[in-house]
Amino acid sequence: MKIDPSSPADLSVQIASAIRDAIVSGQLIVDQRLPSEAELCAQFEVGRTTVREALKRLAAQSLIRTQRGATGGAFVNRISFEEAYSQQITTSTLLLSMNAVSFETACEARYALERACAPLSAARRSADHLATMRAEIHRQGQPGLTDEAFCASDVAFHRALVDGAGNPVMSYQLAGAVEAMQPLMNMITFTARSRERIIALHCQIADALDAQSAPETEAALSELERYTLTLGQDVMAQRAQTRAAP
Amino acid sequence: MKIDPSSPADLSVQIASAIRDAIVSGQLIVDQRLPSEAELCAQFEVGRTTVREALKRLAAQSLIRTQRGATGGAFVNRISFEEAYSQQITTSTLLLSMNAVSFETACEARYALERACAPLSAARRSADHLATMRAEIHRQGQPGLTDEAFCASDVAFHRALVDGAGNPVMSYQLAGAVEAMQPLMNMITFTARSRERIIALHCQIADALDAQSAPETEAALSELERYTLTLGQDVMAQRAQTRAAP
DNA sequence: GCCAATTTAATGTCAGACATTTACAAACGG
DNA sequence: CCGTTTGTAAATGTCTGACATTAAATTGGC
Repeated sequence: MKIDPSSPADLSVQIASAIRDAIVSGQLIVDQRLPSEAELCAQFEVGRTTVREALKRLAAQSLIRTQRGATGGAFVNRISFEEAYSQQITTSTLLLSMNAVSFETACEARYALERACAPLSAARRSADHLATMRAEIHRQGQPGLTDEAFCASDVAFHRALVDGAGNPVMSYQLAGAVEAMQPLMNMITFTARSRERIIALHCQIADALDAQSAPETEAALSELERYTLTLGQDVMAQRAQTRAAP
Repeated sequence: MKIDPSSPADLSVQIASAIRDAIVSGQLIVDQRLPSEAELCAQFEVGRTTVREALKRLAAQSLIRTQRGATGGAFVNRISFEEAYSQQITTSTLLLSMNAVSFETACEARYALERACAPLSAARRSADHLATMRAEIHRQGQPGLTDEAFCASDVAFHRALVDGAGNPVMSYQLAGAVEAMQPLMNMITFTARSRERIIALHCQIADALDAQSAPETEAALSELERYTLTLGQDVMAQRAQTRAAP
């Protein structure tokens, strides 16, 4: 692991890259302890500040964890699905909100991926998953539920659907797609009527999964996609109007 | 934005969280300049080291970028699809390699998601996408191609398929799924015979997309999944044998 | 008015000190 | 002999002050 002090790039970035490469390539394995900060200073011939900033960069990506105390230090972290989830969700959310991704595009991607889970979920969903979905459907029917709470429940419902596929890799991939849509969905004001429609479709999905019918699940998801899309487009149209004639 | 100096969590972590929340919630908008390090020190009542480590954490997640010089500082970064790609790929790759995800699980997730692109890609793929796929197929047929190069070309082929859907959000989501599989695929030794089979299936996929036939594309993908799975399982079986009787 | 030198404001790096945490071992007391 | 306490060492976390480097803005000369 070497760095180039004459490179225009910051030293701490170079050091972080060097260590990251070592981890990704398998030279450093899970739970292995990195050299102490002092040793890294000597190895790279830089000050402690620089080494520390490099380590913080890696810690921010959950590539390492640090422990204080006598036997402490920096250790290669076994990145958990949970950590990967939350990282992906922040990234996806910001990506969508900062890049003027249209509601249509996000919606299409989300439901296309979700439909991919349908056959697996229909085959494998447990009673637990179904129960979660039914519970969320019930919550969505409660009067006085705020739009935000409705959206949150919606996300929980769809995550149960995805988790029903019993494939952690898919759950991880879909977490971003589903949750990143939430801010966009939160812009929608749900009328009693539209909630009713969504709940009915959720019921259809739950029933289809209960009956282990992949085609019916996919059909209901497609219908939900269409409906969500019209809701989103209405909001956008209204916004355009308000902005055009204030 | 406030922090709690009596909290057990590191100050730099708390500060990073506070700023991250401000960005995600939209209090800080894209390209907005954060206060200078000195100002942040005063605001949070901590030393400059602490503030800097917090900023490095955020920079590692591409949430901010920094510029040196007189009008420099830290700016809220518009996270690009490219940055999001590469982050997701490292995370996904490590997630798979560190958590003993089975070849089957990863393969299933990947092809399920890829099939989700099929209908969109069949409808929208451009001539460019088709040309890329044909070119990669041709490359895969070259004699003397290393296994790694074959895998890399395979990834390029599948990315063209995904990009053909014309949905950047899907491309972003799938980048992780497809590329993270590569290290697993690299463990496979491709015989001339298995390459031939894969190339034939790639041709089938390209032809189906050319004909804009979603069902045929999906069928070919499913067939490819089955075949990839058997290849992977053979490797695993051989490894188990070698380990059992050295 | 334009070009070059200077100033200035910011981040990047360094060195040294002290604070805090934690494991481990030694001393102590029953 | 065992358990508790105390001390010690090694590591990370934080602070301070200094200097280096960068790049924009300003100033000065022509």
